[in-house]
Amino acid sequence: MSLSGIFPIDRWNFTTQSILNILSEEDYQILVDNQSEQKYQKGDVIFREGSVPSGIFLVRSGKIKKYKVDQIGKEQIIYVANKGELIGYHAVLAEERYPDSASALESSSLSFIPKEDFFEVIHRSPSFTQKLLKALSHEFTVLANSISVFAQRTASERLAIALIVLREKYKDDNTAGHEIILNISRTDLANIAGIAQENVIRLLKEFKAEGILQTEGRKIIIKDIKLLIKRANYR
Amino acid sequence: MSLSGIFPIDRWNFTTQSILNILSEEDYQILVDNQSEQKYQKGDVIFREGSVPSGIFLVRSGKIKKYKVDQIGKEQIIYVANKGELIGYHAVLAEERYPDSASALESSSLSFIPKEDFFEVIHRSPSFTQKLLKALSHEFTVLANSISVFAQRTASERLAIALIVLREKYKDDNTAGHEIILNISRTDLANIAGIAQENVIRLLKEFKAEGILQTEGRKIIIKDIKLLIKRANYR
DNA sequence: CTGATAACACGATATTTATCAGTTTTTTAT
DNA sequence: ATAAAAAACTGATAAATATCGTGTTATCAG
Repeated sequence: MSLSGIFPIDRWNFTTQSILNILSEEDYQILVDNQSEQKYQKGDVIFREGSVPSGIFLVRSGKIKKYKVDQIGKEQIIYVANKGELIGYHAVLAEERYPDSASALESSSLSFIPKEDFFEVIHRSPSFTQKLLKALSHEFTVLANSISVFAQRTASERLAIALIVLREKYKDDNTAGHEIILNISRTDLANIAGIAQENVIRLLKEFKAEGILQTEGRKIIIKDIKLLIKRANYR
Repeated sequence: MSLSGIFPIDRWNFTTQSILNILSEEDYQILVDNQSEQKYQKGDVIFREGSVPSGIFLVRSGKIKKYKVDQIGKEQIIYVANKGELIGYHAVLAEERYPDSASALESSSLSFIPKEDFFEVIHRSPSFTQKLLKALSHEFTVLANSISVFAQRTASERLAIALIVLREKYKDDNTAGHEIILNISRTDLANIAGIAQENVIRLLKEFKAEGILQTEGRKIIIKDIKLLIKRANYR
């Protein structure tokens, strides 16, 4: 089920396109082929806020969280990158240090692309640059959406929205069966929705009672997406 | 006083560059010269969320707020654009409808740039495109900062941060005297910080008692930026 | 398989923040 | 200059959410 069929599309833009979709054959070879792949275990850090980027990363498999940690050690997850997405390229393009950290949400595999290779494609291929500009602009509107969500929505709405977005990201992971299963810790969920972990548990219980989802240990199975959407909209 | 001298720079990136700084002589002429200027009174709407963009706007003078309105009419200000900044170009580049609305925060003057002219410069000038890519990437990190602020900071921290950012934006407005005066309504402040308007008033009173600022009617005069910064950092 | 460790869960309480229902002051328009 | 409207301000109350303490269950390494 496509979300855009249910929602006014501009209000509910929370997903970005895979970078692989905007690469030409030739650019693909330079950027993606011949790049070594590296495995990361759950929790392994890919880069740390404040360090100087030497290249960008392509997510081959798994899921990567981008997050910031505040003074008292609280973590805020800004984005969850999925298979096919690039991470760390904003900092490279802006010629700045990493504004956030990245680590593996689950076992993942990444390709490292040296920034020289990235810039080579940008300089050589105006069409790639323009597609990148478009993708970046879209990502921008996605992020702007998130701000109004965090600033104005209640805890339960934020959690509901987080679950809706994650559902899209976990869609392709479940080879067996037709149900979408989110395999994510309560703590990570709390850090995505920006609420206390205990509150996540209480709200999940509510959602469960309403028939929206089921839980099996840490696994969350979304049973009724329409109800979940109603919960996200609710006021 | 530069903020980056006080803060770890990556944590406190809340301002973006004027687009005029990244334009070559030639590009400037196409984009900016010969464009008609239009006046907007305080509150006048420049474009509305969901409508189709036919071009972009350059802020010649004044201040423009970009905002989203939710189901119950609550407004969230996402960004305040100052003299020299472009607005509406993300939507044009992404080939999407406007994800937010824009209206004048005070009497302002804007130039309209048809999207054809904008695209012409992009196609003609790879250097402009690359500068745009860089600017956009930077804006992205700015926005990512905002998310962690909204998700994790208390009301008083958010207000303090809003005041720090606004102070930078109102810096050049006060021709007379050396103090920086914010001429902004409590309601707009509330909609920037994402808190209730009554709370803004109460918190301003606190800040006043601490010697951080003074008020004169609607005007807010920042007296002690270091204390204000401490308030933003405080925990 | 099993002990250790981390994650999950839950209730009570404290804290923060929003809402409501006003009054006073400031700003705006005539 | 003055009336009308809008914005600023105040206190009381209600609602939402975080924190704390503690028990339980799941997960993982050896």
